[in-house]
Amino acid sequence: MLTAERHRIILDLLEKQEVVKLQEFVDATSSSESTIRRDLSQLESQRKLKRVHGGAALLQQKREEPSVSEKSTKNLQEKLEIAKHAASLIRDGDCIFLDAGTTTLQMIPYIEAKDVVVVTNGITHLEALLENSIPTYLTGGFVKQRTRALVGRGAVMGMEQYSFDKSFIGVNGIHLTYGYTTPDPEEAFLKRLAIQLSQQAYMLADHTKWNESTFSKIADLHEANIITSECDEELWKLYKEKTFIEVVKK
Amino acid sequence: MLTAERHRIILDLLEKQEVVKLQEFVDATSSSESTIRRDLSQLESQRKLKRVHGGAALLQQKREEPSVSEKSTKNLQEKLEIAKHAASLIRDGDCIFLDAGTTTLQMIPYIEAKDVVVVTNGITHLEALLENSIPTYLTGGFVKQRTRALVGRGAVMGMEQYSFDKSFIGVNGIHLTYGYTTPDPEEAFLKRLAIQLSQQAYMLADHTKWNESTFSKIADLHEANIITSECDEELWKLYKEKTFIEVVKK
DNA sequence: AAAAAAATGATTGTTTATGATTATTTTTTG
DNA sequence: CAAAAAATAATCATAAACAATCATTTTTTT
Repeated sequence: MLTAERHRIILDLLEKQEVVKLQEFVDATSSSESTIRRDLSQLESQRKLKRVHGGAALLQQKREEPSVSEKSTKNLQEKLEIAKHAASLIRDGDCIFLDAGTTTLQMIPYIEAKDVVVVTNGITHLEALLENSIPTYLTGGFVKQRTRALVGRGAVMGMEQYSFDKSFIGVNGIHLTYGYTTPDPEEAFLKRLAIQLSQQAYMLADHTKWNESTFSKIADLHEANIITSECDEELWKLYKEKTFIEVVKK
Repeated sequence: MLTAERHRIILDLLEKQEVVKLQEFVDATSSSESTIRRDLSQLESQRKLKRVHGGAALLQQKREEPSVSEKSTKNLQEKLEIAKHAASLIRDGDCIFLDAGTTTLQMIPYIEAKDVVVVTNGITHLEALLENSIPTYLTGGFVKQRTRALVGRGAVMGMEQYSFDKSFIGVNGIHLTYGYTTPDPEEAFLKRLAIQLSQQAYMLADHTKWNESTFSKIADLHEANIITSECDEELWKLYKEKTFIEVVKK
């Protein structure tokens, strides 16, 4: 059996089980323990998994975007409406920060303002931005394998060179007590920084993010506006005391 | 059997299986191992597949590099050899700067050293780097529309955070009196900075760059080594007094 | 049709991957 | 906390796969 083939089997097993014993890999591939150990070492150094005593575990990457393909058309439509509305807030001559992520990516084709300059940490945004002839600056930093987002010290320093009229930021959770949250602490730090460097920050969230909280706090509710889609009126009453909410009609 | 025919069979097999053993290719095409090996090498340098010990694997990214395929085959081959040689200079654990540009891009599939970290200002390099599981940092900065290179103050600041074991830099002109040159002053400045931040800098140039000079000076000849392909002996005698030249055989 | 160029398959030393073995580290158990 | 058990890392011999070379065949050019 080929090395690449074994690696595939190993990763497939992990996808199903989260944590897998060494012996299971041995059985699944009919190779020796030595070989599997070597495979696990390699895959770990490639950041494909994490070795644990007795086997290997899936990397703790709370998948931010696996849902992209899963999500219903309706949710996609919802995100698109949010993105359109967000884009309409941009004025001629604005200097904008666009956070990495699918919702902010969707904004790009709908930016109609002239002489806009964009700074982003999302490499996936680049093609769309250049296609629309929007002058673009990248923050720099470490490239996250999974999301192609720029993070780390380099990204922080890259951002600190600029200040923004408006920033548009994706969030994974909006919560009365925990504020805005996202799974990755690195990204949370950058999102927070973006808010601080902006005249006005907008948090983009579809209805599934309400009353949710994830690992890393970005900021308190009052520090940014929320752009979201139609949702429960009762819920909003509580939040509206704390921050400003722009609602996109479906 | 025609070469093109074999190549099609090879790629078709890969589409079906993801990972295919050399012997399977041999059986499917009734050719010798040598021939298949040659085919796989070619297809790899065309980024149609990835060679693995024992066979070949499908690339996750099937996108082709149009700018590369335009160039003449001969010059491409020459550049490829230069790139291969450059890649072979990288040692385990090295921290590398890869300049934007097609020649440095070609190096990536041939980097065999382990635990290499790459910093680059070439956005086009990203996919290939991540494909090879190489941890990558981007410098940040302004995105040049045409070349997708990062330039400007942001790129300078992004680079100054790091120091490199080796840097690999493309040049447009090598000249006895004018030194290394390139058309864009912004890029020249970055290339110069890369040399200063590196233990050892290598300038990559095919034979068309000799005795040429373009608008912006990068550095004097002695400040970096040259990696180039076979060329006029007389010419070299002059240059060899000034700097070290590594020659790639055609 | 002859000469030149390219492609092919066999041969060669060299490198790489593998599984068994042994030594070391980590975890569990009494 | 120490001894036993399990898992891991390190080493090594072997077998497989590799790149490089060369003679031969096929194709292209003149």
